Amino acid sequence: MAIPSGSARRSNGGVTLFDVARLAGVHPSTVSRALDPLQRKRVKEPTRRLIMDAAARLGYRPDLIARGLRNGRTATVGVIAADLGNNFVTPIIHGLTGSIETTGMLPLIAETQDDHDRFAIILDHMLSRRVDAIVVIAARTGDQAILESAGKLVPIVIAARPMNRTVLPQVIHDDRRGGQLVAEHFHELGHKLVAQLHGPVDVGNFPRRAEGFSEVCRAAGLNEVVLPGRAEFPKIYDGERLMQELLERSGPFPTAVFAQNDNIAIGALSQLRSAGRKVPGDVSLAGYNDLPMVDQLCPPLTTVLYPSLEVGKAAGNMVRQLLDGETPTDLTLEPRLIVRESTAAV
Amino acid sequence: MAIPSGSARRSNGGVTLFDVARLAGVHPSTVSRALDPLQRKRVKEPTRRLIMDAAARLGYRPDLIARGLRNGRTATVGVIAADLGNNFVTPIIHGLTGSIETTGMLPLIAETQDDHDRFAIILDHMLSRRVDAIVVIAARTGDQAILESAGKLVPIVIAARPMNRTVLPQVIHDDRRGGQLVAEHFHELGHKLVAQLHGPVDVGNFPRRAEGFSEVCRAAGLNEVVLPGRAEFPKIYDGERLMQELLERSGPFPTAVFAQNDNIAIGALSQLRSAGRKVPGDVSLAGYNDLPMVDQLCPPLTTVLYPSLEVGKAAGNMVRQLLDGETPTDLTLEPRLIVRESTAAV
DNA sequence: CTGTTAGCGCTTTCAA
DNA sequence: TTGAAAGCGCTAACAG
Repeated sequence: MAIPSGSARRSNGGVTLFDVARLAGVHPSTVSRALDPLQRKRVKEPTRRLIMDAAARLGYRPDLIARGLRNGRTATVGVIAADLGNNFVTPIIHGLTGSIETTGMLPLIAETQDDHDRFAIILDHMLSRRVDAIVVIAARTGDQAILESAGKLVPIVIAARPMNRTVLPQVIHDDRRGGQLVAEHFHELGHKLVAQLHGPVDVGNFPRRAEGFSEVCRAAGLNEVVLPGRAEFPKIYDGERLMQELLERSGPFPTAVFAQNDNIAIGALSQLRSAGRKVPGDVSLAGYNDLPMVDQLCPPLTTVLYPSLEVGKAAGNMVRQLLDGETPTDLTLEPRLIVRESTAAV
Repeated sequence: MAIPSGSARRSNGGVTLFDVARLAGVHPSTVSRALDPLQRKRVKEPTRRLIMDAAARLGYRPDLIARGLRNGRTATVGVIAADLGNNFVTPIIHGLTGSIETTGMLPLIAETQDDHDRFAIILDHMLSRRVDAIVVIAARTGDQAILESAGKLVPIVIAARPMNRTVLPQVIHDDRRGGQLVAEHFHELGHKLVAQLHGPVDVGNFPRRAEGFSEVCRAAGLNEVVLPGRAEFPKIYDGERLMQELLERSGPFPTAVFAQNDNIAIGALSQLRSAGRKVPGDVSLAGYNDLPMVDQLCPPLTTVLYPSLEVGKAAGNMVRQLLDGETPTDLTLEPRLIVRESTAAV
């Protein structure tokens, strides 16, 4: 009860359209029209000036909540991310913000922590808030059903984490091709025995990367050490753990390792260093995403560029298209192999 | 006009409190009470069950916009950041999100790009959206006036970038002490000639860091090379440029350099490498913030830990206190010097 | 070109 | 314990 419920709580200082109308000596609806960029022509110029003056004098500020209730749009895009602590999602949100805010929309952000129940709660909450659209950066395969059902109520765009056979529009990236690029690179360098450090299978990117990589290995006659270990959620620590498993394994050690994202690669690199293995002297190592600063690692990391910023921008454009009633086509952005110094010929 | 204006556009599928009331055979206000956790006791148990059943059957979802209009609270915290592409702000938002969302609040985020006009527009926009509070991570000294005036309308918390003599509550960090820590470290290592690579003076952190550093230098008898160049906005590129200036300068070259943030340090490091200077062999280098992965640089960067996550959490708590009518006390978190391998004895 | 009217979905007095 | 009524601030028909 700390917040007073009277007019004192109103953050515009209590100045409403009616106050402006009274001061200008016109009807509220005229004020509404004068202030609406699409309708201002319907108000005679002198009247409009009168209104603008009154509004300025009173310090009038439209109430976007009331407007939202009235016309059903909130100028808000819900963004569901897994973890804002992850360097990978920030550029996506950055791109998205830039691309939607030209229309006056703002992102409303929540984090699932990659938990399905939290995902469901957040989705529900966003629907309650009547966001105009939702961009999902946090989709796991188990979320597909509720996502598609929510998609009947509000436009939803799937970004970054691909889903199989969904009706929802997607802005993704060719993860399979990315995996292929790494395997081809290893092959060209003459590696014969390679390994993958896997991310979780229910995040669509990882199985695709795995598939692309293995495909090329088979075709090119590379032997792939199969590791059971998968990261629950690929942070640096998981990279250390996965590399530890690989090191403890008996049999010949691979000469090249594909970490399915940069965090895994960073952890793996540090673990290799502790074990006294040289990169790329003893082992070549490649990551995925091209996070900021992996070019400054020791050695600079060979990785696949994931165009996060572009994914965010494109998702924003897709939102705009959907709100304009257009039917956007799925977008798949291309990966690009960035060869640095962590990979070398055998 | 793509969005139909009839009931079809309503994202809850058009199910309102009234629909639930009709199905349950009670008055809407009873439904409202039954659904409000604070009032549910005022509804007889069987009635409540009836209502809950009806709500569940219809898939009722409360309209938070309507509720917001009615009771003046939107359960939204505006967050004004300078640039989401900056690795430094993300943990703050992460901490903030975690700390407010237990109360059902969500952050609404906008970026100023460090532009004063954009700042003003965004602030205005947030007030129009009737956010319950605003957390400002993007304050520059020139923004103080409009911030304080907005502070009369809605609770505002200043985070990360300190302001001088403001009435607004702040969650900051002892930047001056941080600067001192670096200078003391250089002094202990026996350096006699040092330099600073400055960030912009109208972002409160930088002059404080500069002051703390220079203070200790004077007291300890270190000579400080004074550089006129200041980064407009400290990104990696600016670090390169500033180091370039330093390298081109005539006279003896400092044996230790304090980059006022990690981005500057990273750029400086790369520039030093290009110039064939060894770090820390020829020059010791320290940064500020302890961004993720600067421990993986070559050499791992000595820097000052900036507790971004804690700043975000604390800002969230402060928002809660303000909304509960409490008067929070300013919080100043302590810096900690993280000594790694980029600094060494002369 | 401007005024009138109605109502978005909800909560909260006030009565009964 | 429940119902009735009013209204948060705005906009979009519909008249005039």
